[in-house]
Amino acid sequence: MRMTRLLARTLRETPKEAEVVSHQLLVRGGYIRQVASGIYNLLPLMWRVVQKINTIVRDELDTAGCQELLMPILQPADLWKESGRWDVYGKELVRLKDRHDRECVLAPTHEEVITDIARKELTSYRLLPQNLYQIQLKYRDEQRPRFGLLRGREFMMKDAYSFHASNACLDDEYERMATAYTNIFNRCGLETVMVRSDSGAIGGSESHEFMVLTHIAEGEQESGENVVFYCDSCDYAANAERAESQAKPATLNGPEGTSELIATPNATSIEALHKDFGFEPSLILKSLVYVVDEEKPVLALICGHMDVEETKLKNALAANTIRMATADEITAWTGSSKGFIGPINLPANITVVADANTEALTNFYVAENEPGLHRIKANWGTDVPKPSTFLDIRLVQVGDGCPSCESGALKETRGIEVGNIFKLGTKYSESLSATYTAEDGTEQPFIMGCYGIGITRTAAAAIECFHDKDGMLWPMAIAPYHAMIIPVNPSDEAQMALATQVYERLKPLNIEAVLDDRDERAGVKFKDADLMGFPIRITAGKKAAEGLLECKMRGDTTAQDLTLEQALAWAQEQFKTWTPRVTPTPELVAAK
RNA sequence: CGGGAUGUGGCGCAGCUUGGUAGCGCACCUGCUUUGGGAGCAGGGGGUCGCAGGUUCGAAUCCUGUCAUCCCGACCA
Repeated sequence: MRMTRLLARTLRETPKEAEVVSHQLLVRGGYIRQVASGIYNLLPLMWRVVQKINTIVRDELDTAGCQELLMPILQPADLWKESGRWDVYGKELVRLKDRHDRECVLAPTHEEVITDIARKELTSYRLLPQNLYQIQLKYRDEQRPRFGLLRGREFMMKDAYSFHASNACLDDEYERMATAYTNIFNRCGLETVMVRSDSGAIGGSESHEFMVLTHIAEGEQESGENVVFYCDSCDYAANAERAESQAKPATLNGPEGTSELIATPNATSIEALHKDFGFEPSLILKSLVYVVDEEKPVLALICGHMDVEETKLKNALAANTIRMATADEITAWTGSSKGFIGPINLPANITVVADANTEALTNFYVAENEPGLHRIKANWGTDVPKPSTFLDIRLVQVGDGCPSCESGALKETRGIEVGNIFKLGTKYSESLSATYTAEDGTEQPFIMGCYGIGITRTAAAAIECFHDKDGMLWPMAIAPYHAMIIPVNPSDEAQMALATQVYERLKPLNIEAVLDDRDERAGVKFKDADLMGFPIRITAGKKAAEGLLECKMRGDTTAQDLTLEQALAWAQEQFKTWTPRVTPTPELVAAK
């Protein structure tokens, strides 16, 4: 490709709406343009990146025994009503009507349609297992699209679905897909970690996310949306929404004595109780009021020095939605006021959920459920009704003990979720009555798994990992082109001839190059080359007359002078072995 | 959905307080000079100032409404 023909206009200034590095560089480098909030044109360079990722995905999945197909984006509402998700999916689901007033959706995911395929086609156990995938656009009407390609309303996704006759078979497939995913991301030049995750609204028993860990330079926008906790000595890693841990040792047993009430006016926070009255935070039983599914009040109890992880609480309650109650709701339900609510003399309609760590508390502090009053030296059973169950609802903290090994401590990092795998079980096969005839002649629901990869997000994540102040540094495998050939002065015959020669000779070597044949000054070409971020740069300049080319990799500070033949050999070697180096290797990856 | 901000040639911005013929830098086109890290000079094209009402002799500017975009939060297979 010649630069004069390439549709990729670079911008010197960053459009003001772009906040994260990947978004800024993709726009500046002429890879994408915004059409509407969360919706982008993928210009030729970006499309090449997407196709390269897709090729790797296809190769690995086909090797793993999956089959590619294509399902419709526009789907009838009937299927979604049948699965029940028409009612529970919410506003994120794009709904529309056709000319006959029939309700339709733009698919955010394809469980309904794939399950419909399975129930019609996979009639016998002899046809199982099956793993089907597609790569196409998904639509999710995000309340707040942001971060460019990292969270759009329309995005490219690979989604795969597997069907099995037994859980053991699903378990095997799950492992096979985990391996395939690791291979895919590695081939894309990305280090990922597989973390345990919350299954969320999709349901199912087990799920993992593949996270690209982001380490952000000073002053840059934090782009990893997920907080990941990982063990510093074993391979445990989990999304904060679901991470478990052994809490750091803390004082849980107060001095013995007789329980009594003391006045704590205006002390509505743990900090205030600690500062003004000397209460040890870990000895305070913190009470938080939540509203579950917009109707039911729930009191969550946790040690004062810990925080509630709301996703864990939501799952513990089998709730669809959960939020903190407002001050007015708290007053109406408890008769107390915010800051003084407690598990004492509570109305019977309020469910109490206590964190597991609170069970060991003795002689603790607790609000009396009366404004301005706290009880000290309280104990379960005698002063405070003991909850029937204690559950893990706390957000783990850095430094907590690893739940998986004896010696490790948890650390925290940010990650971009580029893939996930779920064991769905029979959730969809049951709601959609999708069964096959088993060996014994009975009808059985399919046991299912589903597996996603955000293609466009993966591309953006690569930039978040690999960039410097001048632009992108694409990993070789997903770079839109492998090389930029720069004749410094295109009107100099020797330079142009040599540059064209390299360009032509690279083609049969499968090294894809762009020849910057523009009549621009050298500075402009170098700046654009750095911005666009192709790995190999070969310059035909002053020494072209002697037959020498200046060769360097993106990110290198110095170039080496090579003859045409040497340059071709050098390029082939780099093509095989080079990887971008910019951000410090994440600790976790280094530890593994 | 709550809070905050911004809409002026392709991109970045000024002008608005105090209404009076729409400006700057970059990009684009032409010519000349230049040619190793975003050149210089000269000339040129392109904007009904997000949209709709209103006030006014006159609105980018004041008022009302509306739409869009972005940020923080909530939300999120």
